[in-house]
Amino acid sequence: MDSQLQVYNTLTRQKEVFKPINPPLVGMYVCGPTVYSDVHLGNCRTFVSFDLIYRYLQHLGYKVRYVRNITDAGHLEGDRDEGDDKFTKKAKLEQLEPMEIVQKYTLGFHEVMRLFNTLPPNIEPSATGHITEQIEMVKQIIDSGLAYEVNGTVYFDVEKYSKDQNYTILTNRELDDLLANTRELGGQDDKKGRLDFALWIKAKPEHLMRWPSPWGWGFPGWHIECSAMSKKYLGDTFDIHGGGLDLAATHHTNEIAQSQACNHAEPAKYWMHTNMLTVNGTRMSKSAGNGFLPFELFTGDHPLLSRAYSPMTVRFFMLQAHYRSTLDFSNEALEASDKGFKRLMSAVHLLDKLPVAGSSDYNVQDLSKRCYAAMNDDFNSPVLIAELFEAVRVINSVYDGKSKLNLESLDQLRQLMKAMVFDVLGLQSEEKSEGDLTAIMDLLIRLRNEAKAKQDYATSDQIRMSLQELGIQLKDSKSGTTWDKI
RNA sequence: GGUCGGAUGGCCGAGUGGCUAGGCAGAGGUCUGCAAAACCUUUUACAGCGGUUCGAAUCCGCUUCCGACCUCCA
Repeated sequence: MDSQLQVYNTLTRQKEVFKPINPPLVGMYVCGPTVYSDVHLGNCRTFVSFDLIYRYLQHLGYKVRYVRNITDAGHLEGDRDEGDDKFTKKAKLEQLEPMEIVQKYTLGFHEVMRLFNTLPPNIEPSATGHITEQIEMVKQIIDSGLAYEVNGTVYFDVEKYSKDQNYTILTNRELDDLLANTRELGGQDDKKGRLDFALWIKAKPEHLMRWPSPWGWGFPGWHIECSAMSKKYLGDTFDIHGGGLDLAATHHTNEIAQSQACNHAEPAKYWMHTNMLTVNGTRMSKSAGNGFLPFELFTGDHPLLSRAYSPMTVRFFMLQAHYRSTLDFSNEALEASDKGFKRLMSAVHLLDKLPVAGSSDYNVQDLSKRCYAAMNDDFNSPVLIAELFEAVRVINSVYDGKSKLNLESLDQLRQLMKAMVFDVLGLQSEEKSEGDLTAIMDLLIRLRNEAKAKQDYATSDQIRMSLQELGIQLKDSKSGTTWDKI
């Protein structure tokens, strides 16, 4: 591998050579889901993207501590610092305890992540499990003079912070523009500045999820959990902080301010943001009502889908676009990914059946370099996949006897394909256990060949057609007959 | 309204100042008993208008259209 890993840093708006603070250790924090309803496919894309990043960093030999939180407290409905949090509201709707909601959707989230074959993070802290740390952080921010309490609610003083620090460092906007364009907030708001945001929020007596604090009973504000938990598990300054692009302007901007106010240090060296999944060009979101739920995809039970698509097809579909590009979702696009994914996996399976030649007419070393160059260029999975399809063509050619590979090249190719397809892209074969089937298929293929030899095409075609109906496709070639599930 | 980012062939999507990713779909061929699969060949492109340049789809400007953020959101 010649090239160095480059990552796009939202802070500097350019690609930078990746240099961890304490190599080979890498600390990575990714903002996880708010577990008050089912994750939709847009959420999943972010976590699949960071799974790719996590996997590739590990593949390069980095020892990564990957922290992804579960938000189970504190997010408010609407734009006011009052009212129920999402969990309480949802709990009333479903007549459940708030923590029942949390449990239900956390389990659902984990199941979906498992189906997408994402590696679990090393630490998955929850907001409710770190109330003490959040209170401690709020205290320190107050001590630094950058937060103030009004009536049991603590606010961050953005304008005061902006005197010494660049509040809009992530999005590069002018503070004056923000001040001029921030929407007028309604009614009972005690904060001094329009941009000030709540660190701790006073809870009404009937509020179910609330904790004691130096400022009375309340619950943590919108952004403090990530600052507190990333500090606890990764330190004041760590390597990568990631999340969806929609979090940059508000959530991450405020996180940086909180961490700076508390620790007097940049929380993260590299800020990485994944782009949105769109449907017909519009962002997929719950509020827009155009969200796809993973299970709707896996069952095909959705008006825009013609059939079910497997988790690996969807993962492959996501990886065929760069993580910083929007990706437009459609039945047609999924159909294309489904076929491409199957073609790729068929070739991977064929790797073990290739004949060895005395010489090679394909340079695996070059291919390998191009694969790593693609991934080193800010995790460019679509280019990597394009290179892998070149390998697919070579594999099929060799199997057809039209190209040849010697033992060394073949070994290199096997290792490369296995590493890229399974370890880096995180794809997995979806064929169910078929150890039993192999013997039966061998028998059927032999019977068919015997019938063909006798020119009994009625019988041979019947075998082929019947298997087709059972979802098994026979593939004839000069080297014999193989089969695949369709 | 403010800020930012897009516009690539039938669809999804990379990329680059000159050597025109990739997948799917379409066309032709090889193979096959016929197919399928596979392989080979191949048709549709870089929103529009100017400018810079020997050369631009790639850089600059303008226009049109679209999106994201500015409010919880991956």
